[in-house]
Amino acid sequence: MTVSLEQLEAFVASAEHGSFSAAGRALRKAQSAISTQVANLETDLGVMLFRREGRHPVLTPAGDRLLREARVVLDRRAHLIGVAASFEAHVESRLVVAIDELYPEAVQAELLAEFAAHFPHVELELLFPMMEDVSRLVLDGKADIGVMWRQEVLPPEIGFHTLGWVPLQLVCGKDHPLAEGVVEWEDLKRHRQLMVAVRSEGPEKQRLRTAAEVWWVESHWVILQLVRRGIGWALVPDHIIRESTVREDLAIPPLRFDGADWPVALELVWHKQRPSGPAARWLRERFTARRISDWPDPIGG
Amino acid sequence: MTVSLEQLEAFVASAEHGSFSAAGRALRKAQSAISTQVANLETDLGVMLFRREGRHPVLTPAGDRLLREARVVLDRRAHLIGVAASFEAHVESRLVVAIDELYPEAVQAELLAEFAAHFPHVELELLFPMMEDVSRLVLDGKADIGVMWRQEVLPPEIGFHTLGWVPLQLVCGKDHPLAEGVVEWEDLKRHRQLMVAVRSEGPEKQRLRTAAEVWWVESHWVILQLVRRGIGWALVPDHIIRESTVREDLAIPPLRFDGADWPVALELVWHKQRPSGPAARWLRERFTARRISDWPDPIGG
DNA sequence: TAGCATCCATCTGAAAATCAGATAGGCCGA
DNA sequence: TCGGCCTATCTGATTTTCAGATGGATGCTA
Repeated sequence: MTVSLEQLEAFVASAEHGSFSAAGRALRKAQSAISTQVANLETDLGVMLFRREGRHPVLTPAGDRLLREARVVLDRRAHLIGVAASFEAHVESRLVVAIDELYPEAVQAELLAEFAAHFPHVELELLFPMMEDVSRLVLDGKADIGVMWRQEVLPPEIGFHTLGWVPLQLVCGKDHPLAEGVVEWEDLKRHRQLMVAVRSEGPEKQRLRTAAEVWWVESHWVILQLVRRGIGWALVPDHIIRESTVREDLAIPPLRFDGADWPVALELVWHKQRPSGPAARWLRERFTARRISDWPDPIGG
Repeated sequence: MTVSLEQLEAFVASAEHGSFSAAGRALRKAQSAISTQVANLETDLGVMLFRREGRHPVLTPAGDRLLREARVVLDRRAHLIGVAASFEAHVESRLVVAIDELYPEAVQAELLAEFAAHFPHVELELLFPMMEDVSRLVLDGKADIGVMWRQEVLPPEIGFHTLGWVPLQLVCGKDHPLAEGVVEWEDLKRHRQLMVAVRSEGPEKQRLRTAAEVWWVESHWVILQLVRRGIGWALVPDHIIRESTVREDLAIPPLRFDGADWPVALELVWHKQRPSGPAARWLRERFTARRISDWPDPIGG
């Protein structure tokens, strides 16, 4: 005879419930069934799993080790059944999500943890496109869902939903001239501005442009590295400044002028024509429910 | 009905052999048995595993994914049976090996890879004791096998076997005075020597001592870092110099005197009284078979 | 210490699953 | 078109699993 799953179930239940009788009750089987299953398992494996002195059977060292192995086998079967159930429900077996770095990592991690709990059988691929456009990835079918900073007017095939507005903050290096005092609007124009590079061309690309001289850099994180070296100033979201490893070397100078939080829209985007499965719908709903106002407080707030 | 291992076996065999009939031949069962098992599995999972158009059944996407899961379940059962067989053969479920850094990492990795292949069910714990004595770990039962640099006379409870002699090399920093020309014996005495610190006291500790001024450092790797800074000279085995990340900053000056490879004995040690299982015996044999002459060539040779 | 509840092992017959063999039908190359 | 190979399904036999009953042992408790 070979090791069967019923034997392993009886074994695990016995170990978990402390007795063969209790295991039988838990599995809705007779005590005799459990007893013989465990006994057969022991002869099959050639190893004693329980010591039977005393009132309750107690695991031998071998039993303790094999219990873990048995649990793994049963867990894998349960997992297989779960995967099959996902197929039956036409859940995507794979989901590609492209997220701009503007979206806070902490919120993203929380959301994806929830996702993993709800859809343990979906292979998730996360993209963090640097210079590539998230909307283009979604348009080309390379991503199912995207979270992006709205740069241009979106093509009509793309469905979108505004998640909120991310306030940007003016930062420069500690030794930068702007760090000296209160900053005037005209001051900004005189120094080099560092901006996030995008592939697409259009008016939105220039919206935040203030200075005469601009460097285009592919990531806010890299921008902070350059800002720290005094290469220029930049507009960067709070949470990226906060989580940066170089934040001690950065300065956030006070401003003399109003309305200067330069908000940027974060959009959730998807392809209207491509049918989305339960996993994509769920994730879209969760992204939408997580308003930006729920996000962790900005520095000094 | 629930998913059984027989169903998974029939499924995997069918996928691997390309047809239900071939699977039946491979499993020494009738074709009808395979056919019904697979069909039952499909109804249990609610998912079509094969498309039956044409001559041979061909996996559906779901079947392809679930095939991997099925293999995992079967592999885990095989693993469980293997663990049980190890227990039956009284193989250790755990083995602690303490290896001195003098033993080359490459050889050690090769040996342990072989070990993992032979004893996949043994939990191996590797210790790389710095200042602690390997012999003491073995004596106290904290390690089952040890590989150590012989420092003192070993206590009688310890069994040992000499694996070979590791030649040491004189190294100093590139800017160290000794790097200038050919080194005389008397030159060594004038400069600071860096030696490996050991807890035990005794004459062996001082055997390699040459200089008047000595610093004791807990690891050859750390010694090389200090040597690189010009803090002193040291005797270090070839392979550690070769694998060091700072080897470009080191100098190996030529010597004016003979017999200057300062060989150090590497010993395999174990506790005589404690019974050793098959895994420990196997590992001891393999360590012994790997003579030091088999080791990779030293620098320049 | 005796009684009682609970546990385990084992037996027995019934229920269920598995299997081999047979049969019928489909696909494909010669 | 035929023959070989395949699959699905049926049937009865074999094997396995199961529940219930019984006897013996343990431990708690009055």
